Amino acid sequence: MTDQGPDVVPEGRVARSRQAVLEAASALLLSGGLPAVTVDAVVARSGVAKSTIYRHWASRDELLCSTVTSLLPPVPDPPADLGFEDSLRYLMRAHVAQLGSPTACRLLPALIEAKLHDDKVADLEQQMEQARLGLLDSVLQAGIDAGHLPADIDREEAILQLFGPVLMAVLAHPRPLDDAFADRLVELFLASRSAAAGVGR
Amino acid sequence: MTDQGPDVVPEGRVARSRQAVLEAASALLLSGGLPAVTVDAVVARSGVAKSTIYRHWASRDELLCSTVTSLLPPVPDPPADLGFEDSLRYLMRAHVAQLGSPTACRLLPALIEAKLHDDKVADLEQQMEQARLGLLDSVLQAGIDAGHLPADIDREEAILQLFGPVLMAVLAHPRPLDDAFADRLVELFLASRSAAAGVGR
DNA sequence: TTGGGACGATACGGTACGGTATCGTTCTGC
DNA sequence: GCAGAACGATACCGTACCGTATCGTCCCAA
Repeated sequence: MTDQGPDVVPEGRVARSRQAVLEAASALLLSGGLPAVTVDAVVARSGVAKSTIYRHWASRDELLCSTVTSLLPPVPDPPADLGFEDSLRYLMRAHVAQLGSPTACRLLPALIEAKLHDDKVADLEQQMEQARLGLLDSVLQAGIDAGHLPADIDREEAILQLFGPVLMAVLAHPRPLDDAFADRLVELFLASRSAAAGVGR
Repeated sequence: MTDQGPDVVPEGRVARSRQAVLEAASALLLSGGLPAVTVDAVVARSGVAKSTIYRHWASRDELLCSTVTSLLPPVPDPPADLGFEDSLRYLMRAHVAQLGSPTACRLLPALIEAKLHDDKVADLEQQMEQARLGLLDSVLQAGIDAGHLPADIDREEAILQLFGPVLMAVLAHPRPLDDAFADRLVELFLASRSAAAGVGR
């Protein structure tokens, strides 16, 4: 150990071992999925004794929840001074960057699978999803209020239209995810919606 | 031989027990995910003895592969006499109907998660995905050839644009998936692409 | 009717895992 | 420097699981 790290070791032993355990569990989770995060494997990888782990977490499930939570990156708010289209581009770029990251790319499938059969994970995932989708939803609402989108638009469907391709690209069809991809999706979205509004749908 | 069966019991004991095992394994897989398909659970649910199961499959993994394969519905080809837009609608409706089914809704997450860490599942899923995507791809190519789509279109991205929202709706955002949903996605796609072609992109 | 293949029941071995308990050691706050 | 908390190492229990082995039974066709 001797984690003489210069900055990221805030408190004493408790925080250090907790950090070591979380790092090991995260690595196991990302490389082997949920079933790979066994207590013995965390012990072997982290160097922290099993008794210590069970002094910090009551069960393996709680350790898993802590691990997942520690892996969720914060969602950046778009700057307030941006217009509608620029806010949309900003949000989509941030979204693409996060979901395209190796972490999210491996974490998402495990979460989606687990939330079907585990209520704790379901709550956790629900909370995280709401944070992301709520941001986009408010931007869309602002676009409607400002007249950039038809008032009768289905915001939920618009969210599917925007985020769906990103999700599919991450899950099923590995391809480079960059800002240009996000921008193209925004363009296609705006084109489809303006055309639909003009023609009369 | 001896087709005395009324309808769905083709052959003798071998086929019957095989069928019973596959049905039990499917039910377990759909209700509890991959980890729920244990050999003992299949034994308890199907009434088939463990020794019989291992006479039909060499290992639990092979049983799992058989189960997944038996759950994959065949992909219907669109009628050849349809035009481009109608073929697209037909395909999207079929796709939405399949992915919206309770079976696919529960099978997909398990497959997506497993294919990250299991090569056999990855091959299986790849094969299934190619069957679906290939159909759409050929329809898109036909649309390009017939002049309904710009020639410089990125077909892979178009597939993401069309199927992505469906996948997200199934995985992350449960909502009713009907023909109208599929039709709206086609409309939005066509609107975005024609507008992009007209404006010059 | 009869023989052989398929089946059911059960027991067993080996392994992996979650969680508990014990005890000696080391760090940390006072 | 000292008491007590935190830690490491290890052994242990119960369970669940995969896969094998054995043996008696039943079905099915010749």
